[in-house]
Amino acid sequence: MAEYECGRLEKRRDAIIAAARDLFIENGYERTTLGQVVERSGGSLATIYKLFENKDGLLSAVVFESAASSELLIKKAVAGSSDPATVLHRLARDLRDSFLSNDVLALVRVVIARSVSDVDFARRFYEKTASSTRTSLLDLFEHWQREGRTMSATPFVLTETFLSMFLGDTHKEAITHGAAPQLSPEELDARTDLFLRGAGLL
Amino acid sequence: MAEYECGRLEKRRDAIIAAARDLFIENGYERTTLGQVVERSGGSLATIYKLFENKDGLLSAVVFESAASSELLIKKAVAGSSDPATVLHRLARDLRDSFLSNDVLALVRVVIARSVSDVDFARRFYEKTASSTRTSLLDLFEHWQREGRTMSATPFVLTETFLSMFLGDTHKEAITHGAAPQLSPEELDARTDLFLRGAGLL
DNA sequence: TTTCATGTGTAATACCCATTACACCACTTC
DNA sequence: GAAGTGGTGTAATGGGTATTACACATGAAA
Repeated sequence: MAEYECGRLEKRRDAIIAAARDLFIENGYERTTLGQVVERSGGSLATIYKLFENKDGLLSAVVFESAASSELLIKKAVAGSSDPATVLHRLARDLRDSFLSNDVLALVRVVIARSVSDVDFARRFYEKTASSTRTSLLDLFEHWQREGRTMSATPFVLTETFLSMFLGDTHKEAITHGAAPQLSPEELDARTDLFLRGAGLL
Repeated sequence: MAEYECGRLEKRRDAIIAAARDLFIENGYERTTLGQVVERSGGSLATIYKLFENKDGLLSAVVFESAASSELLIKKAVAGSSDPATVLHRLARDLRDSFLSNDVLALVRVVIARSVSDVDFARRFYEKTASSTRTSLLDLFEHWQREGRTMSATPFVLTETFLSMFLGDTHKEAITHGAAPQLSPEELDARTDLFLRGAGLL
């Protein structure tokens, strides 16, 4: 029980990341000062530099420890049923909840802002989140295809179409911060049905 | 030929906005200094403050003079044909070209970055661009409905679905700066067909 | 040509903040 | 309890930049 069961340093690290995360989310990366972070997390500037090297390092830590892929959601949806309609309805609801949560949205804004001057950073974020989701979804459609289900477009096109709808929601929310009308649960279902009909999966 | 046929001041204004626009797009708002703007546009700091009051004012001017709605694209697509399939295929191509142009993307990044600390600013941008596009598209589906075409979802849902696909593309590009795979023209058509089938418009 | 008003360019001002340097404290280990 | 290691807090340092102040230029009017 020696090594990683929390020296104070581990706790500090967590506190710093949490504080930085909140501040980046509230005010953006550029407008957040390390002074503010310390004020909120306790500890001190010296600790930040020891742990993260510099402000950029702190951003990376914050983003990549918070970013999560949605592969798990897909697995869960598949586990529940083998019928495409049921699976995709379930998945649509879960993806919506996941992509539109305030934390994810705020993080996405920070990443996009950063992407202007650090393209690679944003790509890595995309890789960790949407891209792996995309791969899992593609597998799913290919699996159904091998099972002999007919579908009216390639798995690739189906994947892109299905995902783009949710990324579109995210994009809208990222810009409007809730001012634009959202789909109600019934409308979300209607949209999924539209997709299913279009894909020939219904 | 007196008033607005360009005093030097008008020309300066245009030059400043163009320079600022390019710099914001290249480096982001926060990392662009007014010194850089002046260096590129000619004129001087004093002129910027006279014309735009401060750096924020310059950003507003840049964004809102560059932002364009896609209403026109919809009008053009409708003018070409009255058949939904033809209209939407045309529109899909035009929207794709418009939403995915580098300038639009770069501007979107700047706006999203800014939206963290200035929500209202981003909403106004959305209003000027996507929101009015959305309204026009809604009108179009309602028009088809009144003409007696059957469709398998409400005009609202159809609008949201169609648009979300393009906003999703924009979102992906905004993050990846071109690293993720794009739909080929044929795949784009396939996606539109998927939508048409799903909407019952084919 | 002189005078005035309106732009323009340059050179402060004033503040802010990432990063570093240094001196102190707290625990562990002998 | 003395010595040492690792963590902490504070106080520079250094560079940068929005904003302002001021002196110059330039064109129109007198």
